[in-house]
Amino acid sequence: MAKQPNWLNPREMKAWRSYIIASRRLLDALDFDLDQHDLSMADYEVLALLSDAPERKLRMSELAQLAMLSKSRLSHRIKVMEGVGWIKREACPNDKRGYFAVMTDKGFKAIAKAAPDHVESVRSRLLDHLTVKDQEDVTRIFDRVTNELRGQYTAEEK
Amino acid sequence: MAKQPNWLNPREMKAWRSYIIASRRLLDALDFDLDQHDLSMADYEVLALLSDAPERKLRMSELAQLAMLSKSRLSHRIKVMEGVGWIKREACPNDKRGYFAVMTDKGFKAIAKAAPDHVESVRSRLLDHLTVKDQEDVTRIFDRVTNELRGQYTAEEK
DNA sequence: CCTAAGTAGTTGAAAATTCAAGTAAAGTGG
DNA sequence: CCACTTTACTTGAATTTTCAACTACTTAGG
Repeated sequence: MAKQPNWLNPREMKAWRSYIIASRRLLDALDFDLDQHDLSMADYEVLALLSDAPERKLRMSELAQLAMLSKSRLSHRIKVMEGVGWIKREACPNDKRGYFAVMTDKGFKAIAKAAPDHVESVRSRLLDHLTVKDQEDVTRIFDRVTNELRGQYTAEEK
Repeated sequence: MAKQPNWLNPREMKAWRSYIIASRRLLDALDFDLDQHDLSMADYEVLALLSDAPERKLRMSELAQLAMLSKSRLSHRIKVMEGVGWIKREACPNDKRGYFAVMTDKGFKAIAKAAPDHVESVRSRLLDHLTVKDQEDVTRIFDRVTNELRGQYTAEEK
């Protein structure tokens, strides 16, 4: 990849370290907060996506894409959420290979209960410390990062 | 936590989503790149910390703190890195409870080989898309987030 | 139709991570 | 010195995630 290493200068290094350290801590804190509701960030995201979907159901593949999880991981995860009673599977009538993940009422209640705390957690851990301008900068910067990433090759295709 | 949910407004929502999505993809991409060298981000960090430490050795607890890993996780991980021959353990003479993780030459070669590519990866996936001003903003914003987090309670303390 | 190739999803085993103890050595207060 | 608490780690089991098949259906071409 690199011929002669182009090491980071102090400014770059600081930006990178600040970002990565804050992100690790932030994610840990958010997960820690969600734990009250027996949810991980990933599970929360899955439920959140379903609760916004029409009929509260989504094809497994679409859900995997949206939640940025591998198919395998989603499959395993859905199995346990099914065990807990938050989700049911439903065969897809059109495509016999396909399945829907359908959120149950119990699942809806679970996320409805967790959501206010989670939002508050995102606020107190992150958003409260950003000015309006900061928020706009973050949006601009990270949207660009995502867009650039989209072109490049990454794991689990796409 | 919250009495009446204070949902995110569109600006907040955009900032949060942009950040979280870019971060997920970014970390995936970086891990994907490091995979060439049979390293994960966490393992890279452990080796990087050791290579900067005096005598290339660090107490297990200190390493765990610096790498932001639980003691248990580090312990398990060091065991496999020891198997690969990158690291050795060394008893601490002062404190008989303690151990040092010591990087071997082989370990040093492994990270020396990976480092240029990793830096290039951080550049091409992230830093290249930030202006100098963006870098400074990122540093300022995320340092603040980390500082605020420090006060609050998080998992595996400290 | 028939075949080849791609898509949707699951599965079981392996690897990684977390979780709850457990061991041994320090430190602390009396 | 003696309990008692804390610290430094490790360990094994449980849970989660990854990895590499594998099944079954769909699609595209000829």
